Amino acid sequence: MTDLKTGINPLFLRDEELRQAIELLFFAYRDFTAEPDAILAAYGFGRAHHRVIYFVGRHPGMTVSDLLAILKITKQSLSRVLGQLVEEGFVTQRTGARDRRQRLLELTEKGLELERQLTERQRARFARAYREAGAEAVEGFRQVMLGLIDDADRPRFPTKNPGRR
Amino acid sequence: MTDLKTGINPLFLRDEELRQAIELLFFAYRDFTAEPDAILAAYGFGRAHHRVIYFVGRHPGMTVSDLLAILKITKQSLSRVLGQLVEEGFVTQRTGARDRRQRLLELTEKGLELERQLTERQRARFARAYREAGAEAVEGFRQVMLGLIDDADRPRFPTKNPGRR
DNA sequence: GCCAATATGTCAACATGACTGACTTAAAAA
DNA sequence: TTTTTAAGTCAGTCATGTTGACATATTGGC
Repeated sequence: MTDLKTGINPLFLRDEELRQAIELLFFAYRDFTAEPDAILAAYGFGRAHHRVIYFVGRHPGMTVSDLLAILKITKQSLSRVLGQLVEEGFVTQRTGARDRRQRLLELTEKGLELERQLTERQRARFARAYREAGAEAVEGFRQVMLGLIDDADRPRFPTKNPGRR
Repeated sequence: MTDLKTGINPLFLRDEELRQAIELLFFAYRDFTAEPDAILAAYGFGRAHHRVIYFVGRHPGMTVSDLLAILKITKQSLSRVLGQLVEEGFVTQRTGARDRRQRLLELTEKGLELERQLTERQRARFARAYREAGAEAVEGFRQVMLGLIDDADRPRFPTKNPGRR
């Protein structure tokens, strides 16, 4: 049970390591979202609006279904924030060409501006963390994070080195 | 601006890389919290209760102030969930010995049991991700995550290799 | 062309978890 | 003795999620 040489229980080490992992995720997420939250508050928006703005900015012309699949919330929940964003001129909806039932989402110029403002802070935070950690650490980070994500959404992240190792 | 050999704009690559980082964090957090949420619902609890149970389990005898500093919520917000947890016998409060104004928090046997049940799922998720990614990737993950966290809370994570490099 | 399935939207009621602001109590520290 | 600190409380509000029921327009299968 206990390593005779070091006097340290390897099972305890594993538990400590995994708890630290859990906490790293908690603290990182907490601090990562705090900055945008402050900006959003000035617009009378919240984190939910940020997510919509981010993903619509990332995938212009995406459908409501696409967005729901990413956010994993009900359409009633999405409806409120999306409605506000359309109402206030940050997002536009246009009818799909192939499938006229679909509403294709896009950011307006105003929406793009807010998206840039919000994402810029988060990009800067990652840029700093990446730079300080180095390229090798970044690759490790990506692998571990990908391992945390449910299989269904992993294909969203193309492998960097297809023929790695 | 554009690399003549590859025809790829390095600024675009950087933007793409940083956006993927943002999304890795979003999807990982989303999926990481989904499992415990389902368990908590059976107890009539939510994510807020989980956080309290987790950190009290992690730091038995911690004060209310300590907990507030970690969660970064108001004491009124904490009050409700903590009150419920005490009421229903998952957490106990005892008066501090040195400072009798403090309420030292601890999990009851019942609380410990729930904590184990919740944390077990999250530990398993990280254990799998860590195992699949390998030791080197884990160290990279730790470095990047630490870089995302505000300076104030980094000392919570002791350096693994004090004399690294 | 009819009909079922799909994409989207809407109304209503409710739960959770956060907030601000004002105030109280008990104990420690100055 | 007075001030500060740790904790708690009451009241009201807001943001964001839920379920359930239903409506509309359009597509796709037979």
